[in-house]
Amino acid sequence: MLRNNPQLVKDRLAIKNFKQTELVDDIINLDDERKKLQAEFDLLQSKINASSKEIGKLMSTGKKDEAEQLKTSISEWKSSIEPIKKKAFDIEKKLEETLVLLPNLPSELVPKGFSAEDNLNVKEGGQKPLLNSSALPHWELAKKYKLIDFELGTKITGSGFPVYTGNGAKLQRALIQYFLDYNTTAGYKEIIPPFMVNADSAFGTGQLPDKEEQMYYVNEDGFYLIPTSEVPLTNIYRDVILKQEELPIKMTAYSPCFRREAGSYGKDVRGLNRLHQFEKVEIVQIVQAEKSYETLDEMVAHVEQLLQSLELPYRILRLCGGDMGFASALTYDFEVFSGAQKRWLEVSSVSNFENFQANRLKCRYKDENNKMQLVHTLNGSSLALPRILACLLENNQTENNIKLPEVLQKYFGTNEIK
RNA sequence: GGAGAGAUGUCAGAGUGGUUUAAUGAGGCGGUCUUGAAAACCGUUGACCCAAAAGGUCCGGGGGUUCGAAUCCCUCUCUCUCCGCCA
Repeated sequence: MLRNNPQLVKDRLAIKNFKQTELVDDIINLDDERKKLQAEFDLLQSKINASSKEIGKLMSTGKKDEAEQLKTSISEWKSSIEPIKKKAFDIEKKLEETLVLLPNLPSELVPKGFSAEDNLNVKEGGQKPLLNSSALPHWELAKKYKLIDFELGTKITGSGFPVYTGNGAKLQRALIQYFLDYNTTAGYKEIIPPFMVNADSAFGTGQLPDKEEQMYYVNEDGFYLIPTSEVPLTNIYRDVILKQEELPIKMTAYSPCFRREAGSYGKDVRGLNRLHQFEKVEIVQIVQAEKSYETLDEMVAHVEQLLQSLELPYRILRLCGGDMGFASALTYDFEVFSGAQKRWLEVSSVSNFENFQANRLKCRYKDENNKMQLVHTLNGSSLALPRILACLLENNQTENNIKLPEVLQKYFGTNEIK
């Protein structure tokens, strides 16, 4: 793709507002050079290999003199192969370093744009609540009903690490369990992955090198705290060759997620709006290349129905080039309406990465013709908890209690928080 | 954390400097035989670079010694056994 149609690649990158399009040319030049060197290297190496074998034969038949002669010509070849090898190695390294700087190309469906304002509103659903002017934002409600203690979290760790207490903790647990049950019913296999990953895994899903400063890093052991369970889940299939009949692979996991969120401030970080540690249930699919967009639609519908069951007002956005992630080809964001704050809050992001992650992960399958193909990977939140919790509290508040949606009764025990 | 052993193809497992071009077995695939199956027999059986052929690379990762390394040396990682510590 890069080689056949560099202009197309540049045009697509432009939709993501990627500035360094000269990298595309750099890569092609580097690759040309690499090929040339490789050919030179192979030729010389083949001579050396053949001669070395010859020496073995000569030695065993006692022709020492001839062997010695061959040795000297080999050492000549070797001294000329050495710089080629070194140069080829350097170029390969440079090529790799440059290649990983390129983000994934956006799909044709991706709208142009620079920021959240340019996202395409695909669908809205649910009823916005009619709250009176005395309605409280969720951080006040959390205090009133003793559900979350933000100050205590600040004392124990720092801001952005809330402490859920009593019914707050219980509601978290109920939501997690409901989400997991909902996902496993749809055929997703439940996983509990490690909450820290090594650099190879962070690289495999594209967090490195792009999002390095967003992750917490454990220096001593070289581990990253996961920003989402997408990372360990997808990396289960790093360096794996699958059989076609094993696809699709569907996984779901609950995990806490850790994000440094450097540079956030103001109303964005108030209450549960933006945290350093939060709970999330994730879904991941690994599918055949041809089926990934079909799968994306299926996953969007899956999340949509989950939101409907929670009786929350929501909207689905197709992200514009400027707002998309580094690794994604097409992303749908789900937002729910926070009644008291009167703003939309993102609660899920469902993406098709096509083969971008698969290429880094080296996750492939053999198709019906026994040819190697890269898989396509997809993931989505189903769902992130804090903002769901915020909306449930705000939208369902009354004078003296908070009503809970029907579906949670089984998990929470009652249908209201007092 | 201490001591020891180990890492080879899909799996098991040989190989300690030169026809190893990785033996052998199992599994998989194809075939013969069979009404069908099993058994038996025959064949086949990885990845990467390269448009392809030729060729090259790959025996946990990286480096070194050598004309030649799965094999020798250094280093890192991981696994197993025993001991210690610990939820």
